[in-house]
Amino acid sequence: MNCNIDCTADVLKAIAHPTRLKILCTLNLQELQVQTLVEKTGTTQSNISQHLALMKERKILSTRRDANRIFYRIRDPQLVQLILLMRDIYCKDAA
Amino acid sequence: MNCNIDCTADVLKAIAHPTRLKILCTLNLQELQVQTLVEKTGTTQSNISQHLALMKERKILSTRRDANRIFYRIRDPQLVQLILLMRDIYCKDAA
DNA sequence: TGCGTATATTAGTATTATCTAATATTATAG
DNA sequence: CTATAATATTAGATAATACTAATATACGCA
Repeated sequence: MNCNIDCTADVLKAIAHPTRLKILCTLNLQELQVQTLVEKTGTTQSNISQHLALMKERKILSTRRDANRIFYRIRDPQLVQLILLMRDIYCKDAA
Repeated sequence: MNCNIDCTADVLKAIAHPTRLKILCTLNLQELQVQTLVEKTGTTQSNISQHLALMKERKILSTRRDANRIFYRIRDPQLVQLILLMRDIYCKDAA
């Protein structure tokens, strides 16, 4: 079966991190500026910025500039559904 | 939104690796013994065994013993569908 | 122009993951 | 019981990731 192994592994790796998952679940369908994500995730601005850059490179996120603020959003709305489905299958019990 | 962050990240991390993805796509709906997976993936027995153990710990795979052979299979058939969907969204172009 | 706010980048260190090679375990056959 | 085949485990080296702290860039406004 053709699974496009390397490309698919790369995308999965890009979302397989607690902070990045939290960003994705926080964004969901809305767009948010970096500062909001910093507050909601409780980590540093530098750290968030690096995670955002990583996901943008892999086309998971896209951006829009408004003055000196940058708004991030999830490119494909299906992504959060996939994550939630994965959670439902494997993380039923966990709080 | 409750995404069960840590648990979900852990499962995603467990599948976000080229060799492990290859194992999953090779297994799909059938069960296979370790030796077969070694041949199909082209890596060492030790390496495969370690990857299999990791995915078994996280309840992604389960096993059945038959004499001195151990057969692995994917616990939840939906998993491969999720992987293929991820591939379709993000890896259309790649070979 | 110069300042403040928002975001990005860089460098260095610490942590975690991965692989290889060697060895251990489990089971069957003779 | 010993030999062999299948699988698992361990230890150690290397590589990849992640975080922190400091600095840089971009923009708007007085």
